[in-house]
Amino acid sequence: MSSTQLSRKEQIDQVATSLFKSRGFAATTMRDLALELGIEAGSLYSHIKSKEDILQRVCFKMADEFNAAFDEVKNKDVPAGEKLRLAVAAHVRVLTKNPPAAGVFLNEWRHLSEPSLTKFHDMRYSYEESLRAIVREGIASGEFKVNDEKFVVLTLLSSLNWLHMWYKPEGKMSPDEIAEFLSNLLLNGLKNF
Amino acid sequence: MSSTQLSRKEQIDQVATSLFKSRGFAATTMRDLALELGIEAGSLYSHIKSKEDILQRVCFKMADEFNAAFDEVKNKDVPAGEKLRLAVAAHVRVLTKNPPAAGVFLNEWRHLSEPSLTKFHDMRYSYEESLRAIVREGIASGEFKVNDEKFVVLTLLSSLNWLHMWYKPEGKMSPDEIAEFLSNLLLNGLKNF
DNA sequence: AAAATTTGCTAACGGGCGTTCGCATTAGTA
DNA sequence: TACTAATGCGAACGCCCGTTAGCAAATTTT
Repeated sequence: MSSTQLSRKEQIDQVATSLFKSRGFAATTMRDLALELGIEAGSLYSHIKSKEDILQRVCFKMADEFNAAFDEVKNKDVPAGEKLRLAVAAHVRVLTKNPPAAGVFLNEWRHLSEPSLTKFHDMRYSYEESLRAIVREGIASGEFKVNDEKFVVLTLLSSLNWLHMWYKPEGKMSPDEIAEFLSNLLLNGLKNF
Repeated sequence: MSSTQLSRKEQIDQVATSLFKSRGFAATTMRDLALELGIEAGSLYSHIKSKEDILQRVCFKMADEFNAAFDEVKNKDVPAGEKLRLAVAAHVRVLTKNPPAAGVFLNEWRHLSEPSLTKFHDMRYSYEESLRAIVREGIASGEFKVNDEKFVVLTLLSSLNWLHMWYKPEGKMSPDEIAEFLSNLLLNGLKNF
């Protein structure tokens, strides 16, 4: 039994999220969604404004969670390597807390229409820029031996953002253990792990 | 001017690939595709069997290229670290040779229907398994300090497979330089890069 | 008990979809 | 020149899509 019961609207968002993730936004029909909820397609519109309305809510809610988690790390006064560890852990925690929503956030955002799409792009850019700032810090202090922070952040996010594809809550590694593994791999590499 | 001219069918595949990548398979209509080619939608069917027909051709052609590139590396008698470098380079070369096709291969394959879908899954699994074998080798010889080859390969492929999202042929890094950068990052890490 | 809100149904709308069909036109080949 | 293949048109098909409208229960609030 769930501790807090969801409103019908929240139920719709949740079921839609899971369908959007597994079939994709464009390939999910309102009739599919209604069927999953045991109601008729028309009935959905007592609760939501449109199909894209759902997508917007999911995408921006996830964006908020990523930002909130990162804000707690941002201004800590620790070496870059340690800060990167904390950022990775925060990111992984958000990703694993709700894998379907993470999947939609990462793969279906392009079906947003303007002006949501531009807003989404901007939020994403500023998140990535914050990560680049950490890497730049580490390069400046000599802690990181690399010289291209853009490439590093791209690679970092790439490995993190595939997580939702295979992560299972019942698996043997906890989100924090996963974060530690990924941080070690990125910072020390296979040979010095 | 292109050295070899494409048949109409190959033209269709190429334009479709680029649309599938940028808008997604489901969100690309046959009328969009026809418009891009300057013909009517119905005319497409003088050359192709169906919409999914195109997707199948693109996906399996890419799969073949990945396998062919990897086969040249597979049985080389070199240390695991070196073999992994070669495998990464081969993978990156295929990814960057045709980024739109790579994008379709990586993100749109789920729109394949049976039995193609199962066949695709199987090919992908065996490719990943070959990579895991290399990592296992490195662990056994003590060259790699890590202990979970599944996780390593997942992370490796994750970072490689995001490449097509931002790689531009006219960018300042060549495919081989990119491969070298990624190999160094994976093998030595940020701190020992 | 009355009023208001939430939830849902059925039926239908306008439109877009992948695809087919019959027929023309062009280009290559013998 | 005649045959054949490649290429394309335009109209139409049956179907499915997101969404709307009007109405009826049920549930919650006052």
